[in-house]
Amino acid sequence: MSTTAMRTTEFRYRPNEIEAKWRERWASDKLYEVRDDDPRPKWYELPMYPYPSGDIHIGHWYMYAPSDARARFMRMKGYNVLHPMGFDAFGLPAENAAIRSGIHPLKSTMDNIDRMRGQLRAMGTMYDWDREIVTSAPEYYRWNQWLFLQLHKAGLAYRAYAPANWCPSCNTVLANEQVIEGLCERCDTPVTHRDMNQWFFRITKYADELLDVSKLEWPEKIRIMQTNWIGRSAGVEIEFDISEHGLEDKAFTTFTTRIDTIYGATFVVIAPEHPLVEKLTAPERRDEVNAYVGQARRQTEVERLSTEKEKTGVFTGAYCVNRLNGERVPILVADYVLLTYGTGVVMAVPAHDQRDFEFAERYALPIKVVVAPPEWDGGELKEAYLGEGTQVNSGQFDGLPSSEGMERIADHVEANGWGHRTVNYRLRDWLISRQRYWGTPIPIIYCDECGEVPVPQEDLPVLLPEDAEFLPTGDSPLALHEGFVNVECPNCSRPARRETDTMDTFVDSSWYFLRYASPQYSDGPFDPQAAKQWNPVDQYTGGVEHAVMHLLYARFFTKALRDLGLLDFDEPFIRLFSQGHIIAGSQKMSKSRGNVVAPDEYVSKVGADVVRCYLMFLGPWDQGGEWSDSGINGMARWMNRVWELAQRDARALDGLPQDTDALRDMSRTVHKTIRRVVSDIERFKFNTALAALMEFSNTLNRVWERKGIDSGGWNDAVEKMLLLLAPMAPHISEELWERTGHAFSIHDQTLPQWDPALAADEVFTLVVQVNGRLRDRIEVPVSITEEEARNVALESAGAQQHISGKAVARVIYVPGKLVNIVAS
RNA sequence: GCCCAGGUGGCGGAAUGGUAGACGCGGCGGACUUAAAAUCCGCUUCCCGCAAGGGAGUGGGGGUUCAAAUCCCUUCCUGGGCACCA
Repeated sequence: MSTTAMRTTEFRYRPNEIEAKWRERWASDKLYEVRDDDPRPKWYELPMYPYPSGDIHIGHWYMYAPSDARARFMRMKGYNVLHPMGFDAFGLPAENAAIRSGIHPLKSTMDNIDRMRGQLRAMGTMYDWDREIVTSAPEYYRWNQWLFLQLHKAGLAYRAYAPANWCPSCNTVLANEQVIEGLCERCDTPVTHRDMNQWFFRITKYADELLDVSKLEWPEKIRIMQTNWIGRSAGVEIEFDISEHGLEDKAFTTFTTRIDTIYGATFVVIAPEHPLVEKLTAPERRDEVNAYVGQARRQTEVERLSTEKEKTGVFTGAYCVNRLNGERVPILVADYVLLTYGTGVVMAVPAHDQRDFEFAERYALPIKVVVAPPEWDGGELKEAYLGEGTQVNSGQFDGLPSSEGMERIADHVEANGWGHRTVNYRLRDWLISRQRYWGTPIPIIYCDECGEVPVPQEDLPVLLPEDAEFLPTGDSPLALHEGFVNVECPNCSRPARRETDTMDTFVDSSWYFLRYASPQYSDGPFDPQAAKQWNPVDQYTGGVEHAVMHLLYARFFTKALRDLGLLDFDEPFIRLFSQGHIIAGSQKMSKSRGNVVAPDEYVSKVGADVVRCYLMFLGPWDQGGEWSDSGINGMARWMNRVWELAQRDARALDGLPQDTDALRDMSRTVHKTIRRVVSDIERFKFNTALAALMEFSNTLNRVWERKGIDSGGWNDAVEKMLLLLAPMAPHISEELWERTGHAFSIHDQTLPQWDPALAADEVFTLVVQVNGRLRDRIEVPVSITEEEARNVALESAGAQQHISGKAVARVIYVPGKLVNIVAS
């Protein structure tokens, strides 16, 4: 603990005692039990579940305290709120820790969960623990396997031999989404490639539907990130003639978004990994091509990306024919063309593509302008011209605007059967195989006779053996476990072998929100009725780091399950709030970085309510910020003032002369505060909601000094303050609720309403400006007319001082705000 | 390189065309105390001024407007995302 602040506040109450007391009461009374038959309208408020890494740290508090406050707020608005918690329990960290420590992932994970469950309770959260889910439990992951089989049956899960991203440190393949700038997202090791048999989910089938983010009330930033990740581009697939090479395939398909430039294609580039490279390469070019391809394949993703400046390639010795103009152009291999995008073959138009331009310059290939820039003098280009223009050197299309040329050439290509319009996506199918131990076994059996056989549903779950060796070898640890691998074929009963890869843990989190509705259901992944009752999630909260992994996968699952007839809605998360992170030393807190701040010491000193509120008060939740405890004492001080304020004996006010102005002022403040706090929490502005409550308590203090009100008015104001505070500080508000003579529980109350008429001001400060500069302020009634306001302003001392001797040219009047006198 | 978010007192931040700096931290002064802590009260953007008051001020420059932290252009800086996608 770094500060002097922590030792200063002396508590007037014992936070730990009252907090523990109420948490026990809430639990024993099952206050937060969520019932499906509750008649109130449902509200599903879901925070992303945590990975059980060890201990709950201050970053977890920052994530879960505001979402708990929101859930409590919705409950007090009259909803039947589902606010569940669970653990994303499979995954690499536990396995890696096990390799180092020898402690089995099952044990470390369950120990961590036990500890974290207690710590999450200690925050004063309203989770219904009867609905907890743990994804590493067979009761959960058997449904991963079941869902996998449904997707498999529907053709949405398939196995393919393909180059995969390989992390040499984690010894497993990675999905595209898990490769960050060529590095493994988990350990920052440069990613290499391996050709392997891998299981994929056909997410690309839903690319277009996933692109439709119009129904989502999500931050624009996340919607843009998903849109860019999917990366739709419309263009034309067109064949180039390679019949001169006597191959069976007479055609050679390229993809372009610029069919208007096809007459400028002066060469064609093929990706080094492309299977046709081998067949096309001329004998005399073989050595050079093989050397180039070998070098390209050995490169890590990072090295390949870093070649951005220098584009390299080699000539294959082969040629193809551009069917539009009959031109014979050379075919080159270059690693700036990716096998994984489009067809892996590109028609190069150096005049109108900067990459092709640079490549052409380097290898002295011809550059032919076919879309003339406006006012082009016919001279050489210094860089590729990417804009629109007029078709030139384009045969029958010369003279057309290129935008029209684009359509007419595409029509021409389609009419001749050379190609067709199509759409390409940057999105790749989701690679879900992992060569690791601590995950869901993929329920497939390989039989020499029957081939790929799904494990029959009645044999699920395929249990993860607890006695496997999990040292990393590059093969799945399960492959070494004879008892697991060797199995009878479910079809023909001959000896067969199990699939030994496990699933990406993002499979678990792609449907966990469905399981919370019926966490103990044993006839399927979820009870269809319950799932329908609670879903979709009304409000999801979590960090931006999941913008293109979890959030995209979960949307895909929802759509796929809908098409399988298991769900009847299209989107899993209607509203998403993307919170910021508490960082320490400008890095996100995590156990692996060793920069975690433990909340325990703070909690033991100032209590959970103060820590919750302090984190919410730091700033806007979506902004996050560097951890500092410098202000936590201020929150503790305020909580103590609330404690004292709420318990004053208001009878001291009775019998004194009453002041109608004071009463009205207080009632107005009460109603304004309710309005502010409610609208702030609705908009996730917990910081200003707390500021409004602080102002309110300051006002109450002044009212107390001023007297003039009776105990009824005072007690009413205190009651409303406690109700507004309850979502954010659940313990102290419960205790004070009881101490002010109310029946258990404050968390079963509804939020106070505000009356706009009572919140309305009677007077306001009329601002007097001269030439836009503040010169006076005058208290005036809200009923003031425009003429009166103008006169009051013109006659004010502040204005007079600055307009004397000048001519008043204009007077601007803004009702309820100001008068601006324009004078010169 | 492209896209997004942001830049406001000593600090966290408030204000989304109309009183810049709410609320809190820190600091200063005072009350209480033998003293300290805690607590309570007051002050606290900067500059000039004893004061009244005046001037400057929301990264920099320019613009629109009676009026700009807020809108527009431009530029710098910070954070995040994407990046040979044909």
